[in-house]
Amino acid sequence: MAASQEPPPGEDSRRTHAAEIADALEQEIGAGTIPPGTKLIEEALAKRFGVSRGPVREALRILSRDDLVRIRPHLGACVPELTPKELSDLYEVRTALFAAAIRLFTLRLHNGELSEESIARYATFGKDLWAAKDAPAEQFARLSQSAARFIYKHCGNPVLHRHAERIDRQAFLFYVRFAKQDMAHRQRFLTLSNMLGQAVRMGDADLAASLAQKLGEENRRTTYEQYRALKSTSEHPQKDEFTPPITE
Amino acid sequence: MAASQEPPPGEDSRRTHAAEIADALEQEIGAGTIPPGTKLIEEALAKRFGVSRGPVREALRILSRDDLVRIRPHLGACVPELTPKELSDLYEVRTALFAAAIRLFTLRLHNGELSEESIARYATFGKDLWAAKDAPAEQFARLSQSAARFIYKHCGNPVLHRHAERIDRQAFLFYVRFAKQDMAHRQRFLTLSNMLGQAVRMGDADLAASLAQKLGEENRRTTYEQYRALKSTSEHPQKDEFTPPITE
DNA sequence: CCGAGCCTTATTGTTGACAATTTATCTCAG
DNA sequence: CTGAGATAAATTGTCAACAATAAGGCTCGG
Repeated sequence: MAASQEPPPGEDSRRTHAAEIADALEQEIGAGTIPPGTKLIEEALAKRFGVSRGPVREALRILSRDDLVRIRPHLGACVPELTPKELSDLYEVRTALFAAAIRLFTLRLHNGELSEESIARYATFGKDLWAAKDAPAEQFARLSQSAARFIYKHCGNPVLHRHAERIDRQAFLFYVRFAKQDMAHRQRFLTLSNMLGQAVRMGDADLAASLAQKLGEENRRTTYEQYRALKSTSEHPQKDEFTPPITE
Repeated sequence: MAASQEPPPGEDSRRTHAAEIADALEQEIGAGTIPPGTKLIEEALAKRFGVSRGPVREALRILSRDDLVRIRPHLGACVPELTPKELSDLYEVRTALFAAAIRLFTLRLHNGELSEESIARYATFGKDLWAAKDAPAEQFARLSQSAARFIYKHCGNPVLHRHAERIDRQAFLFYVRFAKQDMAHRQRFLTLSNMLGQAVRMGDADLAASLAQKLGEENRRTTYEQYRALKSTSEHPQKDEFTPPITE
């Protein structure tokens, strides 16, 4: 729902079948309706979406661009199963980009390159997060991601914006399901966020970047551990509540 | 030539027409044979490569994944003309990823997680760079990129590896043409590289990351300034020596 | 001379059929 | 029973034609 309303930065607004299908699949992959490991068969998807294989093919390529599916020549596309290590790796990249974005954002704020409106909007994130500190996990997670995306968007570097959002979309799939359940993590997250906000407002870009690194590392570690725990308990692979709508 | 010998990390080895065409186009875009701003027309490319529009279409999507062409629905693909600002932005991202990779690489080296062979190979880069300090620009540039790619590959984070290489391929197109001509830059580059090597060898990951940031910033600034100068002199757009093989 | 609206043309989006490749199944020697 | 090799099925890669969209040119009224 959020994906189609606010298209990725570089993209054009004109919709094509392939783009619609890509959005639909992204949402299903994100929601877990299409579980990791599922093989995505072009003809099956084509029949499901009522189009030919062409657009489906293209949608799969679009998704592969953001690593939401993995395509191997002649072997087809499948939803990748991330190992805990890979998830951790993903977060390391996210953290690096987030820290870079925070640094730029701080400089811009300090140099008066941001609109009054943006500054006002930014100021609300801190309050919103504290207000939602006991909210359901998903709501809290979405709020924190909104804040991150706001930073990416207003850091003044569209290239960074694009890449960071790509990574974030992937990482968020796990974050919303695992990390935010952990209340101790949430407490640390809020504390670091608060410090980060102060550093940004006082215009110390290096300190802000350093805190952003710490915050990213906190997110990485928690998500990693939760995910790892889940993986090890479901060694005997208890099935999901959904039956995969796509052939396994 | 280099592109097809060492395929990108995530990719499979099996070649398809689309992949071949994508490689060919990437090389031509990199060499400037297809200058920025050129519109890439599917049918023309199809005729040129002796295939149908299908594979060409797919090749263009592959390239668009790495931002080597820009695709807008119903408007087709074109080689993007980077503004100096966009080039600078690109380098900021590159620098962030490079610094992150160096940090990880240093930790791995210090923890003995690298093979003897890798360590030996790494040791040669410093010597090679100094030996090539008066070499032609392109040779020196390729050598420095090899070193960077080696770091990405052996930093122990495949996700970072993939993303960093994507960015690097784009940035390199400009770097090889502009920055390395500048001998003063080359001197600063060598000095910082040397310091970086020492920091890595002594196992100080934070110092190494900090120096990598400085080195990346040096690259960014020089490339940006050279590119900016070129853009402003060719205000009256003197044509390239090549006539574009593709319809303008 | 200028601009709005139609019309032509160039180009991309989509389709269904066919070719190439991989995977699963079956046969049969050992 | 096991495993290698051949065969069949499933799936992806490619093609050529058709439909939909956007760009450029034309007419015509002002």
